[in-house]
Amino acid sequence: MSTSSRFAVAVHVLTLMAWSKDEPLKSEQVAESVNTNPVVIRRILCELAHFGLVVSQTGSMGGTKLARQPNEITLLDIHQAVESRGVFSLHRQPPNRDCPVGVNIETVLGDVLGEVNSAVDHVLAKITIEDLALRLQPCVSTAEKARH
Amino acid sequence: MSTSSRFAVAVHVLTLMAWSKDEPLKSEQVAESVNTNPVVIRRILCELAHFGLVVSQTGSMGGTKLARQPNEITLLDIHQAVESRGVFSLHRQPPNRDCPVGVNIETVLGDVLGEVNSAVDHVLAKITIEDLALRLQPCVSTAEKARH
DNA sequence: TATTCTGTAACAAGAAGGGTAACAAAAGCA
DNA sequence: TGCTTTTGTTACCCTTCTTGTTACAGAATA
Repeated sequence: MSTSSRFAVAVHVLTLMAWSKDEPLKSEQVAESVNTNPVVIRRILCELAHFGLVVSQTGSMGGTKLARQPNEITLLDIHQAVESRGVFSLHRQPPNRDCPVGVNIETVLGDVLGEVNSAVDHVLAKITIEDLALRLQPCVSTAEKARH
Repeated sequence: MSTSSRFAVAVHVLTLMAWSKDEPLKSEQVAESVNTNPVVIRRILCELAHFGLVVSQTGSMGGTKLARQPNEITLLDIHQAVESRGVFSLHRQPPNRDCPVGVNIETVLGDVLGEVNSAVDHVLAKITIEDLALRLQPCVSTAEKARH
């Protein structure tokens, strides 16, 4: 599996921003919700900004907010922004080129990887940040009720 | 992405065994094709054996061969045998439970992960070792021709 | 019994991710 | 202008995961 949690954190952050509407959030506030260090958040925010998913503002009263509407940001956008590599890796060392299997297995496996990645992308492309915010809503309502 | 190459190596190994029909292969021979150490191969072979995909035999004239026909071994079988975890990870540290987003994001993300993993499994389940061996065939034939 | 394998443990080396501190640059404010 | 706040970015350490390697017990065969 992906050993990194960047995708999960990025989705968390953007959902948070959809939640807070147009008010810019500081990396400090976001880090508190994600339970990590502000620099970790800024690193991810920076990648998201390069992909045009968020806009940041330095200085006091600064912070970061969504660059588009929540229904215009898909999980595929986010995945491409923060996880450069696909889902699987091939061989670390190239196989033996003198073996009929070894010399061609990478090509064949590459095709399989392509199919897998397409399937993943297809799922992620159908889900937007707005969807996640809506899925979150009932949970939050329940939590609110429980508090009373 | 998966930082490990176990899946790629496992597929390579099983394709090699499909290629060599019923003749048992030694970890030494396999390692040569994969271009790695025999112990690395034996480790993976051991996991595959536990899942009933291969059978091994100790002693001289020993080795490992497929436990089923190549068309009865899917990439999903292999993936489940050697990559215990799914495709994505969630947060490393649990998010802040005092935040309405933080307290529920893992549940929502877990659902998404489920959808993604299902899609991956569906692709892998449709491809067998026999398919890969057949896809390999034309490449090998071309290579043979080029040699003359 | 000697040989040839697998199964498995132990350990070193390397890579990747994440936490942390530090600092320049930008933006707002007195 | 000078101070404060916040982002953007770098550098470094620590932990975890994977792989390479050596070593050795146990099983199978001649």
